[in-house]
Amino acid sequence: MKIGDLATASATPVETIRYYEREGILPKPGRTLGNYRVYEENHLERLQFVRYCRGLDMSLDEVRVLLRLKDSPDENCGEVNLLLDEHIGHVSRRIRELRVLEKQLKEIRQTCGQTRSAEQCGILSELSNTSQEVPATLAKKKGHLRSVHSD
Amino acid sequence: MKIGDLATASATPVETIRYYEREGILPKPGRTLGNYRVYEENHLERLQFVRYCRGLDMSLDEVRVLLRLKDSPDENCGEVNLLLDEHIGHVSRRIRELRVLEKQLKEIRQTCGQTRSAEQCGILSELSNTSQEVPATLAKKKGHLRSVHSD
DNA sequence: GTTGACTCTCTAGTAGCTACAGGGTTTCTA
DNA sequence: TAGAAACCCTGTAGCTACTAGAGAGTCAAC
Repeated sequence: MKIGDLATASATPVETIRYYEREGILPKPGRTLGNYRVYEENHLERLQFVRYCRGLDMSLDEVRVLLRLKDSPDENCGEVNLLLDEHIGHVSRRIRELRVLEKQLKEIRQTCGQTRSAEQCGILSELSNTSQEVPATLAKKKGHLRSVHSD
Repeated sequence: MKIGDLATASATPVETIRYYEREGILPKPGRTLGNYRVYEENHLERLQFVRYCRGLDMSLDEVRVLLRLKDSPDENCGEVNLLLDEHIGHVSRRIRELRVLEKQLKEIRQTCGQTRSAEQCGILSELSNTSQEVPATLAKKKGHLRSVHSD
């Protein structure tokens, strides 16, 4: 299987596959005489695992841990449970943060229901209100989950 | 006011202030003879506006638009409304995505309630199940809102 | 034999900072 | 007044997880 075939089979861009190889997420495959990468079935399985985890918004570091655990069948899966619980915690916390954010934004939006000059715009003066605290989301350290905007 | 004072007053790291200047978010301030930046009150106000918007998870591009609108008092604030509505849309969509994600993760977590060998771990085999679709979040294009993980 | 699709490596760009390195300036204290 | 500490300067590289391109080589079909 060449890289293009693997890309199609896993719905992953070719560049991403090469990137995963550089990052040690995928093992280095064999090569043809012409220096093309040659993949086996197990590469596909591993890649699909990675893509599925990424689809669950896990970081590559988290995926690395899971791969390591998968590769060492003697270990117990307590660590897997732990990692998953933590990840669920991240997601739940982010949802709570975003709910607060949504509420704040809607309140701000309320302050201007019509089209006026920017000078009188309630929204801008609301946003300019320096007595306000910086919203909570900024106070947090950055994390690894994907951001809100999606287009 | 020197950069350190501005940093304290706005709870913003010094490097971030210089970064905003490079990005054209903050206007270039005056300089002392020793080449230190000198800020006035209006710099502080502008910076607080920026930080507040960033705290609302707006992108710097969105902030740039708002600043432009603030700077042109002749324009009406229809654009402000529009921008805010779109941003609220981003946030609401991300919340919906994350709720789906949370549900999926909890289902996966359910498949392993106890500590077993990794070979038998229901979670790993669940994640490895290649018949599964890549979760929806991966199908989306990336956006600008902060990711889920936060420590 | 040549066209086109595919692949290769290497590099740079994305967002929004953050963290140095290697200097200069100012301020405080002895 | 000397020296140290605290501040400031520019410039560059790093972070995540890719993505996009340049410039070149390989392979299959016609």
